[in-house]
Formats: sequence, structure tokens, C-alpha cells
Amino acid sequence: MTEIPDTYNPDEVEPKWREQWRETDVYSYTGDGDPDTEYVVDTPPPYPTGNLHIGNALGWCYMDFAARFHRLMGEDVLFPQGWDCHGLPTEVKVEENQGIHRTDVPREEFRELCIEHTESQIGAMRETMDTLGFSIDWDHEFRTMDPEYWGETQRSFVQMAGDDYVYRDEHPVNWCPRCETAIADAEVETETGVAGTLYEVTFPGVDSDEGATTEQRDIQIATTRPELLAACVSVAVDPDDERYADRVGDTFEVPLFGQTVELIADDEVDSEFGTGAVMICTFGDKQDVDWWAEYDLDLRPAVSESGRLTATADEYEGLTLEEAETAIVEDLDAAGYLEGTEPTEQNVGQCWRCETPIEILSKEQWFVEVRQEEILETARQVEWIPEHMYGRLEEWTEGMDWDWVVSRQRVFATPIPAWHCEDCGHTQIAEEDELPVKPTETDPAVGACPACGGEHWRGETDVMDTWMDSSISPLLIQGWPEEPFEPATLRPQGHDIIRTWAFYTLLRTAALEDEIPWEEILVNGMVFGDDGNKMSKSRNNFVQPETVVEEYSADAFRQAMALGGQPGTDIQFQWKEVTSAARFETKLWNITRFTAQQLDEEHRLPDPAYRDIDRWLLSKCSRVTEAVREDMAAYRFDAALQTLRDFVWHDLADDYLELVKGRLYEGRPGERDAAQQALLTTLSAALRMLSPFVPFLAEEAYRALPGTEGSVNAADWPAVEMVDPDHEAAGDLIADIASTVRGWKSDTGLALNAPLDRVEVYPDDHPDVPVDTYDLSEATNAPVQIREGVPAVELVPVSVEPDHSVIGPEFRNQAGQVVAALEAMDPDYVADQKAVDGEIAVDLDGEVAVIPGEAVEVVEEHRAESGEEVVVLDSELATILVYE
RNA sequence: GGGUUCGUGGUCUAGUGGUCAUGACGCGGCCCUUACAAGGCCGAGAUCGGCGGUUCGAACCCGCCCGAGCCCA
Repeated sequence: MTEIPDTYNPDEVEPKWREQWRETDVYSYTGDGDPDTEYVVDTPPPYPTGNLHIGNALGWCYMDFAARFHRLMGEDVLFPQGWDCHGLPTEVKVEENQGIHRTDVPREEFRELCIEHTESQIGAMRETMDTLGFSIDWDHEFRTMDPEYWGETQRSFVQMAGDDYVYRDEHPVNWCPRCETAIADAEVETETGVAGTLYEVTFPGVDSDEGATTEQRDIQIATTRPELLAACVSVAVDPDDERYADRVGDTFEVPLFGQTVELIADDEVDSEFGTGAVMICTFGDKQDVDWWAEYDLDLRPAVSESGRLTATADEYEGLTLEEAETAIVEDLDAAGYLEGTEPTEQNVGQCWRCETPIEILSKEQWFVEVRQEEILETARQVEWIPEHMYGRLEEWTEGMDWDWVVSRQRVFATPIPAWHCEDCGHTQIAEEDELPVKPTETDPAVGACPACGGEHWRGETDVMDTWMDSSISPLLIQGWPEEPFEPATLRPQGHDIIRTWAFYTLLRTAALEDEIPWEEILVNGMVFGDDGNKMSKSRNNFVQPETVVEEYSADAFRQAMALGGQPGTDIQFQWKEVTSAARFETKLWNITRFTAQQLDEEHRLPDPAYRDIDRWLLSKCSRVTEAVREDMAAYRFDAALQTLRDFVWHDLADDYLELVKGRLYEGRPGERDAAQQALLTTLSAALRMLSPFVPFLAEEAYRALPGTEGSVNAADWPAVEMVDPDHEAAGDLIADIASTVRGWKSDTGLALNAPLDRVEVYPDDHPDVPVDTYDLSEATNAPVQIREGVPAVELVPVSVEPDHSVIGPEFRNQAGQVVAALEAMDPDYVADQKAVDGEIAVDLDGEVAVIPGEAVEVVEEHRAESGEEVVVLDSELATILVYE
């Protein structure tokens, strides 16, 4: 007998194991095996916001389920954790906290402040990850702000520059005026339906026919952005627009600013919008950029880096765009150029970090070439789960029209390792062996300028897009560049960053290693609130993982995440799933407690004399083991956990335990041993298989169970060793009878252990092995006899059930008629025909159809003959006669 | 507007052609039976979004419509 606590208390158990696991190396990756047995997770490095939200937690649960499963399978699992430290939000936070602007202090000092701030944020998130039981190998932690990391980011930049992926050019780029930096297409979010005003503005004609009237010479353009008039370089109309058919080539004067622009015709103009004439500015939007390039228009940069008008705008210089709009509209009106206004809705590109509307500025920037075919080619070799997520990437990739602008005009990021020669303008990129390098602090190793021999270097102040850091994570976690690169096994991530993290990683691995970054990518969905809406504080449906742990347990939270739906779909957080998970924990604990109490180690036999129900349990367990293994390997965590819960609750607890209690309490030693052995084998297997989902409870229970050794984390996936269909069939019958009799006792108000005179069982189909009634007798507290033939009670055919899968293919389009006719017949008569002729003749409007007997099942009910003291129970698999 | 995913008892969810559609939570009833009342047993509750088609047979395949989410314009 082993004594273990009555109740399971996660508040004590979970912290205990968390503590202990930290001290042992249970999750450590050895990295010395062969690649075939390695399982490498390319974990997302989150931005250190200080808070791991529930959406993150879902992703990490999936990773942890997979990592723990593959460890049980004996694989060498690498589950690292990184932090994507660089970037604007931290700079902003530091500016806020310190009450400074980043230019107020030296560059390096500002970086230091950012590092300090980031470290405190990481601590809080690590805490949550530990609380939730994620089996992260903290020896493989990385932070993109560490020189060991960003030095490699620089190396990747240098190598890609060597392969002509990197270039420097002046090109229009998306620009966030608040962040004062270039941003990539992927960092622009489109806000739809923004209220705005459409202004109709007259552009006076310049040199058209002398005789024409003012109305004929002028043109009315429609614009939502009058503040960009200074940047206007052309006016465009639809070539099919009859209103302007003979005016293409005319020239006009831009009001207030005076530059002369020409009318061009282009298919892209929407003649339905406004007046059908639009002004082209450098630059209002991407369309302007296309036209500017296509028609070789002038460049009139009217917007500054901080979002104010430039000297191009004459007297309006220095106004913000908003101020300029008001002032210019007023002046247009005063001068008689404003023809009218109307409200309109527009789509506005915004910076994804700060939601400021972006501008398009032409600036000299660093770019990485996007080789679309190479990226798609690589992406196609990866297994996408779910498959359709590849479509997202494909659509994004094919729609890319600008290269990736990788330079940012910020501070807290990986420095671009380059210098500019002050004498000749030559740009020098660093050599690999001088990395990591801060070009603002150090001169290049090359010495004098290779182009002109000059010795005056200006270090590049631009830094890299943070995706340049994170998109080499699969390389870095495996020791790149010293170690030869092997694709990681799994990339888990959210679908919101397919166009960024997944896209850039594919690009970079293809460019640097000509390889796929990972074999599989598992894209997790979003987590919605309990009410089906997106979680938000204002909706009051916001749930923090820690809250669930406090109220229930980490194990319950993990189960709820697993059962929320199949990976890849969005899931709704459900408190009811947490409730049922907590109940399962109680159940599992009680099963463990009961088992531990029944086990005594002295009487363990090498080859126990298993009874039918023992073999039944072991056979079921074997099949569950295989089914769950398949589900886990396919990332079907919902199905795996569901199968395990059903098996434990219904087969193991409801059926098996109830059947062997008699044997465990009072059986002969050999009989007890068999039950003990079957129980131990099964429970041990179940705990191991459940450990990816409920690691804390599994550990506590596994260690409490006599006959197990060490941590469940170090255990093996159960062996599938006893699939035995014959005994499973016998066991199914036994379980069915026991539960039917138990149900009947419950219904009639009898005590479950009430003795019965005897029970006779007439199975519908006899199992191929003799049915062992020992446990059944104990469970029903009655002698049980398995009988051949039909019971000595009245058997009444009540209905016929045609087998559609036989009748359908045979009678094709007559099948419906046949079935209808059969069901209309007297069941008694059908039963007779089937018994006598082995087939049934059916009348179909005068035509006779002959149906094979096996295609028709006659449903019969047993009715006790009057006056006889017998209860007849029709169970799923047998007819049971109970004599009280 | 384009693409994509989805619509199954009150709620959430499983189920990609073959007899009475899975489970959970909730609800109603009965039961303290020596692991478990944080439990057991039983029950009610679904025209599988709508219409049409393919098929002997459709929750499942096809088309259209309605509704929702996500991605992109």
C-alpha cells in the first residue's frame, strides 16, 4: 500500500515541480545525435513587451506539446527561446521613461538605456513561460541585442551583400513621420473607411487655344490631399474619358505654387471618382510612384522626414500636413480655385507599430532584393500546417512590387556594417572578420579607401530592420555559421506574421544557405474571448494566462488550449474547457490514488495470468497509444487529448476499475497480480502520454505510482505490445454487460452491490474466445452465465433495418423504393422469410425484387413471458436476463 | 473589390459519401456503491446557415445565395 494525498492541489504541486525542473537538465538538448533523431523548434522570439498574452500562450502550448511528445519519442529536442529586442517601441518607452528624445544623449548611451529596459521586460515574460510549464531549454536563450547575435545579423548582411542581394539606392520608400524612419511594405497596415474630404480644385490652363473660354482651358481635379499641391507634377485622366478626350497634352498651372504640369492619360485613373482628373504628386501614394517612374516625371519633395512641408512649399514650409491642409484650402478658396468639397471615405496606409499615416519619401536607403521565385520555390518545399496558409504567403509574395528596404533611421537596432568615404563617396561594407562592429564608433579594417585612397570615413548611422535579426533565427539557434546548417524541424508562428517573419526567413535562408529554413511550419490561430469577440479590455472578455493558473491550474489552461480546436484554426477561449479540464485532473488523480493503494510491489509477476478484461484493457491501451502517437505527430493535439481523456475516464475508470475491484479486494494472489499489473501498465502509459498536456499532474502522479522510476519527462513513449482483437471483443462484451446491469440497478433503485440470483447472457455475436465471467460476477454480485442460442423469452421482431451499403450499390436508383417497401412490410413476415429462404421478396408495384438476407437486419426485442420472474435487458452487444 | 477559412443541440467542438451525427459545458431527474458528490447513472435538447445540383445514398462533393472571421487591395 502506498499512501498519497486525498486531493490534488495544483497550487502546491505546480510550483514544486517548476522549481525542481529548473534545477535538473530535463529539457536540455545534447546536439550530438544524428540529424534524423533531432527535433528542432525554431521558436518565435517575442518582442519583450513584458507581457505574454493568451495568443502567445496558445502558440507556446503547441510548441510545448510537440517538444514534450518528441522527447518521449526519444528524440533530441531543441526548444530554445529568443527575444526580438530591437525596435522602436522600446526606444519610445525609454524616451518616455527618461523624459528625453533619443537625440538628446549620445547614441551609445541611448542604446544602453534601451538594453536596461529590455532586460526587465524579459524577466516578466520568462516568469509566465515557466508558470505555464513550457519546457524551454534556457541554456539556448538568445537576445538579438547581444553582440553575439547582432554580430551574426551583420555577418548575414555582409554575406548577402557579397551575393548581390543587398544594394543601396535612392528610391521612394514608406516613411513613418512619427518614427522618422523608412519602413517596409510589410510594416504598412491599411486602415479602411477613414473619413476624409474630397476637394475639387481648378488648375488654370496655360497655353491652349487663344480663342478658348476660361471654362474650356481650365481643368478641375479632385484630391483628398490639397496639402500636396506643392508636390504636384502632373494631372492624369482615363484615356477613355470623353470629357478629356482632346485635352491630353494640355498644360496647367498649379494654383498657389505656380509650377506647370501636363495632362496625361492612363488606364489606372478611375473616371468615376471625383471629376475624373487626378493630380500626381511625389508622392501621395504608391500609384504616384508608379506614374512618376513610368512617365519620367519631376521629383518635387514637399514633405520632410518629420512630416512637415519643405521649402518646395514656399510660404507653407514648416507646417504640419494637417495645418497645411487647412491653410492651403483656405487660400485656394480665397483665390477662387476651390470649386467644392464633399465628404469621402479613403484607405490610409499606417505604420503598424504606431498607427501614424505613412508618407512616401524618396531617400537613399539599403535594400535587400526580393527574388520572388526563389522564395516561393523554397516555401513550396516546406510542409504548411494548415496547408492553405501557404496561399497567404504566395499571395503576399506575388504581390510584392518593391524590394525590402532594410535600413532604418533609428538607434536601437543592429548597425549596418558600412562606411562612406568622405572624399569620394565610396561605400565600404565590413569584412566578416571585423564583426560585430559599430561603424559609428570604429573605422573599417580596410584602412584607406580602396577607391580613392582617402582616409576619412563616415560610419553608417542607419540601422537594420529588426526582421533582419529575427529572420535568421533557424540558422542562429543551430550554431550558424560555425555549424553546418540543417533545416529546423518546426517553425511555429501566428498567421499575422506570415508576410513578415515567415516570408523574410524563407528569403534569408534561401539566400544564405540555399536551403529551406524548416521542414514544417505550424501556423496557429488567434484566441478570441469567451464571448466570441476579439479580446479587449473594453469588452471585458480579456483573459490573462496567469489568471487561469491562479483560479485553476497551468495544466487546466494547457488542456483548454489543446481542446479549443484543431491547430491552425482560431479558437475561442472557453472557461468551460478549463472547468472540464480541472475535473479531469481530479479524476486522474483519484485513479492514481486508487491504483497506488492497490499496488504492492512484492507480488509482481513476470508473466501474469491475465483475465479477459485485463487483456481487453491492455489491447485498448495499445491501440490508443498508436492513435495518439499519430495525432501528436500530425499536430492534432485536440484529437490526441480527447482520445486520452476518453480512454482514461471511460475505459480505464468506468469500465475496468469497476470490473476488477472485486478481484483487487478479495482475489487470490495470482488474480490480484494480473489486475495490478494491467492497471499499472495502463496508468503508467496514460500518464506518460498525457504528460505533454498536463506535465505537472503527470509528474506528480507518475512519481507517486509504485513501479515507475524517475521523472515522467525522462520516460519513453509507451510501447505498443498487446493488440488482441479476440480478447478485446470478449472484454467489450464484459464491459457492456457490467455497465448495463449497473445502469439497470441504478434505474430501479437497487444498490449497485445488491446481490442477484443469477444473470444469463445471450451475446448477439459470440466472441472467438470463451468469455471469462469471473470479474463480471464480482461486478454484478451474481453468478453470470454466457449462453448460446436464444433466450427462453419471447422474441418479437419490431422493425427491419436495411443495410444501405448493400442495397444501394445493388439496386442503384431503385434502392429508395426497395427500402421504403421493406420498412413498410410486417417485420414478423420479413423475419420469417429471412429465416426460411435466406432472402426476402419485396413487391415493388407488381415487380418483385429479391433481397439477400444479409442486407436486412431484423430488429427484435425480447419480452419476458408473462408470469416469469425475469428482467430482460437489451444491451448493445447482448440480451441479458436478470433473475432477482 | 480580390483571395481565403468557416457556418453542426442553448454555448463551444469532432466528424471529407453508407444504418439511430462526437464530445464538453450548461439544463432536468435519480443515487453518498469501501478511488472520486470537484463523483456516478439516466434524460431532454440538432430539419448539420439557405436554395439548387451530382449520387441509389450528402453534414461531407459541385454551384449559387446569406452570414462571420482573417489576408490583401
